[in-house]
Amino acid sequence: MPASTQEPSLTRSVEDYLKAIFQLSHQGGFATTRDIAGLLTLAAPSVSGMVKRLSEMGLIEHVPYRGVQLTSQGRRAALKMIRRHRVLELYLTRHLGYDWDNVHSEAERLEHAVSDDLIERMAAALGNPRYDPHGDPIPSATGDIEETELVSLADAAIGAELELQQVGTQDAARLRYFAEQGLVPGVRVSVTDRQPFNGPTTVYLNASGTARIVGRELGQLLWCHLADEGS
Amino acid sequence: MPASTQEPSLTRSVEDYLKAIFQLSHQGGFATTRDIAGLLTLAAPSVSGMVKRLSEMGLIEHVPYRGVQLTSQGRRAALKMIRRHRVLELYLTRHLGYDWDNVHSEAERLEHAVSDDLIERMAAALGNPRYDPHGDPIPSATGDIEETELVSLADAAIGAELELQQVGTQDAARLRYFAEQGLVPGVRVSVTDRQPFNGPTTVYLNASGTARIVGRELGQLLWCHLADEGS
DNA sequence: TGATCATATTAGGTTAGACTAATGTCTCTT
DNA sequence: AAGAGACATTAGTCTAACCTAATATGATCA
Repeated sequence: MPASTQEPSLTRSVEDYLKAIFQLSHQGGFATTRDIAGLLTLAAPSVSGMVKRLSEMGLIEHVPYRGVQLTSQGRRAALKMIRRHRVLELYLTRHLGYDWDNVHSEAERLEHAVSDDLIERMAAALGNPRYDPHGDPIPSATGDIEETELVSLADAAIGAELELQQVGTQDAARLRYFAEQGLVPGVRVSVTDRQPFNGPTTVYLNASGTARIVGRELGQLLWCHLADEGS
Repeated sequence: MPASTQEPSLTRSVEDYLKAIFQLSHQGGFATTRDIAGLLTLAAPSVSGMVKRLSEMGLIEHVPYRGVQLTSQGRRAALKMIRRHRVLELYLTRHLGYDWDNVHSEAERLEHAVSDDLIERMAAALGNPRYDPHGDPIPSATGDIEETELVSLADAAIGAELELQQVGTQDAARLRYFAEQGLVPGVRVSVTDRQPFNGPTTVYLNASGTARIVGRELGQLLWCHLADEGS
């Protein structure tokens, strides 16, 4: 008989593992036991145990001693969780006064409890947005996600005109600092200079006409695409 | 040393048990094992086991073979869950287009996942409301709940002028029927007649000037208070 | 009063998901 | 090619919650 089309309602833990594996195997590689354990702050043997269950459930492919990858079923489930998370983050910031630096943990708990129906209502109330408050793309309800070619500010060419697209951290202190500096998704910058030996990058904020000096560590969190011509 | 003021974060199950016990022991009586099991659709021995844990945690008082009652700590936790549930129900109906007959199960899942902060933000966005969509009073953030003297429509005196206050069911079909009939919280009615031998009650809807005949079973779900003079 | 029956509790088992300690495997360097 | 060190897995334990089957309690009625 064919596989049931009815999704069997996964546990919270399973949902968290799938999301973690999605993030870690993003570039087509394997997610290792150690990295999953690190991301979820679990002991490695707990992960080995769950990996066995997930692969019996057909959600992941496990190559012993090498790592795991999501199956298409697992990927679908992971993208669903990511959609939920990002829609929630945007809804909480737009409609309930959350800031981009404190919205993560609330969404992290709610994403396991909301229904698909509620998420679609929130998405509709937001006008079916494509990006969350950190600039990350929101997967569609059908599980498609935008793949973009991004450069980190720390590696962008001198002279480039960039638009800041994603901020690659959930750390509240760093997010607050970025916000203070005006480094938020959507902002246009010009790369004017970079000091040698992995030194800081200097950028010019096109809107305010002010400069910012961004160290390498933070610059690697700021993902940009080449700015369009015009405004 | 004094008891910690830090609430130790209860599990979902514990939260559900406390809510159930609150409902069942509302009038100061004991909640029995059997009734708790019925309400949560669990086997009786599961309840016995949890009762032991809850009373070790100091959340309930257990009299063997008689039943349980909430301690003040347990009552506080139960009221917190009821506040969450009712604020969520109202928020979902007012801001996300839910109807009063489908909002219950969504709130039932979310109430375990939201933070206090989020509930207070929702309550503020609603203007710190006192009643949920079914007319049930919303406990305050400090754990006080309004106690009102209510009569069911099925038992109200002939000739009484009433305001419908609470609808005592979560059953979607009954709720839809009530809504169709215009029998929703806030509505003013006059009791014009009741047929003998537990027969139906006839009421007059003051606003629309139409009559409704309400059978005993449904009438017992419609809780009213005496209407004020004036409009 | 005592038998009966509803209800409560205890006994013992299951599952998911975590843990530590012990053991296997792979890779990298010498 | 061998051994060290990093990483993964297996073995065995624990806890929260559930379950069924067996037993105890207490209320009711002949």
